[in-house]
Amino acid sequence: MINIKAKERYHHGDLPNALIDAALLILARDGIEDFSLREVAKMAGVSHAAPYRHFKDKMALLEAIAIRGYSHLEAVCKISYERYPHDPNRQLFEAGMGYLTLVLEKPEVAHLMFSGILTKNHVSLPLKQAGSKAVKSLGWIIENGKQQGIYSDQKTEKLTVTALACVHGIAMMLLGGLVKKPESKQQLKTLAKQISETMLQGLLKR
Amino acid sequence: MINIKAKERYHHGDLPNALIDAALLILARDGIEDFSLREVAKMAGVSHAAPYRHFKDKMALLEAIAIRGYSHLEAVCKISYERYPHDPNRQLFEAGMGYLTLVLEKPEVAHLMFSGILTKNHVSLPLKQAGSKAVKSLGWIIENGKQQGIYSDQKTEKLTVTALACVHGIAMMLLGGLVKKPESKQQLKTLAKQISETMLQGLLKR
DNA sequence: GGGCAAATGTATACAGTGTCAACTTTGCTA
DNA sequence: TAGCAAAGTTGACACTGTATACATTTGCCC
Repeated sequence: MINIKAKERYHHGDLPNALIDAALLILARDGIEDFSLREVAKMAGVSHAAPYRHFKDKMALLEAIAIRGYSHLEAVCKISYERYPHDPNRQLFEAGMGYLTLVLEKPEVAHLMFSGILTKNHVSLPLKQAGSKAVKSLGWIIENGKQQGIYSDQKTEKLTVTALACVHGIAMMLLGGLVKKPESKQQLKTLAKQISETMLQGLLKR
Repeated sequence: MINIKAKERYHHGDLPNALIDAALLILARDGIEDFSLREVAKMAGVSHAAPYRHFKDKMALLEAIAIRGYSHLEAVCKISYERYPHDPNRQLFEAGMGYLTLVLEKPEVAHLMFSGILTKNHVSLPLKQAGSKAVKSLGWIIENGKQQGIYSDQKTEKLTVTALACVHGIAMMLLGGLVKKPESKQQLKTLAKQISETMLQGLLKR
């Protein structure tokens, strides 16, 4: 836990991180629509123009937050991959749960990552890379499942995209209010189990 | 095609629709982040406060646009349902294509509909209803497929949510730049075919 | 038709925003 | 220790959403 406000001194000490932490608080409270750089600066105990010493503009600060989000997702996949090496279904399920948990606990961060706001004009390289790494780490899980003879022989990339689309879709529907948000970890688990079962089995009769 | 600017008279004639049309143009050009009510008013040839006679605030105008979007999706489902009454897979595919086409052709409208910006604080009833109707019309397709003995015996709602999640997920990934946008109708069709095949078959080996 | 209220559009004002340029303070290094 | 780059401040600008008071037009009732 960083001390956001570190006054008494002219120089803050670690303003970039303090700004990110303050931004996270404000995003959670107000949502992205009312997010203002000036208020971030105020919360960090610093003048309204100080952030420009560390971030090119408002979007650059938001981008830094999104990148952290992608790194988190990548880590989630890797951890579940290593934890259940002989159970691809479990790997997939846990990765999906991590995904959904992020969206439910930090909806504004998820919104930032996935809405396209940040990629509208130009896609920054670091952001792109962070995203790709997260997707790749999901690909490993699918590939592993194929090698263990559990998953279909279709191309890995094809399976990955579909699986990702599925969990991403649910996540976005939660975010957009198209699906009622689970009120407990248990409810979330039930929802995730339903989705993953249908995803594994397919819509067609077997 | 409505005549957006209808000057020469003090009263505009059909300002609400003119504002919506102007808003669509500006959204397409600038994206939602730089969307300003004042510019909408200017494009409609009207003073910057005039929109407040017809919309409670900026969000209400955006909401009207989102509602139109949901109605469009509902229509897409219904049309494809009626066009291929004996081919649920085709119904599903065409509905999905319509969905993806909307997202690709009017990304900002899709963003408005699905980002959660509009539902963040309070969900307006008309918006909620428009969304529900669209989802229900997809449910009919699945239900029809079950009755024809093609789709799995799992609960309709469960299948619907998963199918919707899948196409919605792809749509949002396109929107967010996580998947490269198809450059032609043909490429889009190929992508959609891949997804739907995997979705129908499931990840598991058969 | 004349008059009047409601609907619609305008003008003005205010607080808050992102961003820039010119300034000041600080800490490091030659 | 002198001086210079980094980090923070102040003030300004154009622009935003929105509220209020005012003006014009329209439709309706007598």
